[in-house]
Amino acid sequence: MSVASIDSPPAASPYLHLFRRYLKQQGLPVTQQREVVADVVFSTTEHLSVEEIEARLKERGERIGKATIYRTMEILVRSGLVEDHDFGDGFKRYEHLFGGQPVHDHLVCTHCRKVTEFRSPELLRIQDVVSREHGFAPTRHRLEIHGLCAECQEQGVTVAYNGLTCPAWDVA
Amino acid sequence: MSVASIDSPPAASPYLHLFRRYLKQQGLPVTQQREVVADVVFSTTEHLSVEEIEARLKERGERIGKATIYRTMEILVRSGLVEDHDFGDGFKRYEHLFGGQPVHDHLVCTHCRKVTEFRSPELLRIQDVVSREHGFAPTRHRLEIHGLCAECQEQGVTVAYNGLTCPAWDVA
DNA sequence: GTAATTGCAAAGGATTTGCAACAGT
DNA sequence: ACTGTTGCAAATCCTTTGCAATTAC
Repeated sequence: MSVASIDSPPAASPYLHLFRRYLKQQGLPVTQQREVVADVVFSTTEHLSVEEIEARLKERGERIGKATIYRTMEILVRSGLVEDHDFGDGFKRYEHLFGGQPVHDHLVCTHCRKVTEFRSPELLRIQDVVSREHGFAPTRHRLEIHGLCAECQEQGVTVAYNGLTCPAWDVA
Repeated sequence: MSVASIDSPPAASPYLHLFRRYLKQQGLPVTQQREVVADVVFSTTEHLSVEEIEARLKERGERIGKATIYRTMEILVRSGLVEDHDFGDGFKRYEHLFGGQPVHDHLVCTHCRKVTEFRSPELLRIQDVVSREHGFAPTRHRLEIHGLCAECQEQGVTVAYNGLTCPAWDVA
């Protein structure tokens, strides 16, 4: 535990200045709140929800209203520095683009809700081929594979299937 | 316009009996409301929201509470006959599995919100390969490609890019 | 008859918005 | 100084839930 950490500055993320630049570019004020919110998001590779961002702000001793967090996240997404996701747990989650691979997708465990990232160059090819076939101009994609992660399987978790036992084939 | 249509039954979808069977299998009552709601969903290949389902029920002269629609959709999804989607417009949308290809994904136009389906067998391969690499047991996937559809492009629509003009590369 | 569903209205949870006080340029 | 942001609380949106009356089996 280094003594320096006691009163050193809050270790601003190296990506923060990109956000500052964006704000200036757009003629928007660079406020303390926006900087701190952005720094929280840039300081982790997790997929944070607004509530979680609020919690981390509290840990830092910052008292920032939820509304401001929502408003800042909107700008961050528009800036292209952050992406929003909906993993189906009821709220949006945010992820900055400097974590791992620039383009990646997600494995979502339906039991423990863990999210793992993966990269698939072939997928980009599929995106191009399919788009061309439909005259579609793609800007981004989103692929989620839902299922059970390795840990949950080891712990013997199984998915209860409540669907029809005898599927659609006998449409008599 | 055929005279027969005037007092013929409401042309029950051929898939309705699968839902009836599911209800019986589960020991659940087969109610009129459940049948009509399911029939509305089975009668189109569109991706309907609860509000839209309610509207079509009104058109048919049926007066069914929203709560019942929500509760029925829950059962339909659990039965495996219907899938729910979140295309990012604020509410869940539902789609039965007898429309086109059994497994398919979606092109979502960010301008006119039109959703086009496509099929990609390679994608299933990717799902398998990636899952195996991570010891993941996949149950389903969801791929959406967002962008501009052909019609919107013809009409000269372009996506306004509001992101950083000079991207991330110069992280000094 | 019994147990489950229905429908209404009220509750719920995430997100948004209105507005007076305030901070950034 | 002027314009835009902040923060609170109230409003909004979709969705869920409680409960008395009703329906399926």
